[in-house]
Amino acid sequence: MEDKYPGLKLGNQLCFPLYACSREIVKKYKPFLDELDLTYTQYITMMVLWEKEQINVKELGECLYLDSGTLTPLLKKLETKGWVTRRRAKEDERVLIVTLTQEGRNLRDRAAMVPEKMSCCVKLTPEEARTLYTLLYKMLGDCC
Amino acid sequence: MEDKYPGLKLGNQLCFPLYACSREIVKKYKPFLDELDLTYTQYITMMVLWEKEQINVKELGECLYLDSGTLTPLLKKLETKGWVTRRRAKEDERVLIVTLTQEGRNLRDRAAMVPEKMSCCVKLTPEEARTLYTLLYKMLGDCC
DNA sequence: ACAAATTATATTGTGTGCAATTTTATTTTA
DNA sequence: TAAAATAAAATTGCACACAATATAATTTGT
Repeated sequence: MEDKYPGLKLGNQLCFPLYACSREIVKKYKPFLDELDLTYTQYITMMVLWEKEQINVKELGECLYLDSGTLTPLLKKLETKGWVTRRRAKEDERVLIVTLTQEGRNLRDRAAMVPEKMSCCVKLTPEEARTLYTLLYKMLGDCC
Repeated sequence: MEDKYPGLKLGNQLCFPLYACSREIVKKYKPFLDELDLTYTQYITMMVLWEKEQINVKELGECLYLDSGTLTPLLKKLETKGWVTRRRAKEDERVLIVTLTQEGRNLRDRAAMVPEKMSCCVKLTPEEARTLYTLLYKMLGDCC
């Protein structure tokens, strides 16, 4: 087909490699996360809790760019596994507070190896990784 | 919580902004793709067909980094909409050939505005966009 | 030639993502 | 202060993603 619309070629898109790369790397996490009985989305949720110990659903959603439609069932699963508790805030019953349990804290030590093991999967120089990181956050901040 | 494992902080991850950015940009496509009755995954599938006119499922999956579990139902939907046809190859009945229809070709003209409209959503300089593009393909190629 | 291995696609089941709607609680305003 | 507006989660419904398995066709090895 003639090259009438170069913008419509997959190779000229910026979004496509972003989308493909994101999924491929999440896939690389899987064997390590399987050992912890975590999905990638559950893993980044736990990562927020390992940092903050306690957070409500709205704030968590802002951290992760996810909404309650995704987070509600996910947090219920994490509660079932015993890693978080869910309770309403006394001051405002609309707000649901998610809190890390001791079991959830323990999981952190076991998860410590994940970033190390992953680091050898990414074949970028530290400089390239830094550049990529900066550009991605620039996009996230400016346009999203 | 003490900073025992800096690698476990969301802000130190490269994968997270990739994952978040990818989803945020796909979200930006939505209003434009809605007008064409396409999802993002259907859109990139059509993009391959607009370039190649005809392709089998395996090759399509290699182009898009997707497997038959995702593509089979998606291609059936595109067939229902009348934009592609699906038939087995005579030489090898295992192979399913997807072919663009005239209706599918017509859709291309209506889709031409999508990359233009999207371009103003991405607040990177052309130079930054090029750098990002190169780094993403480097990651895709080297590690995935 | 024919059983075994391989290959291509389809199916199944689980877990997101997200838009749209609903429910419940709080805040604002007439 | 009571109705209207707003806000936070939950629910619903649809469309991916993808691992694992199944099915059917082809190729390989003896």
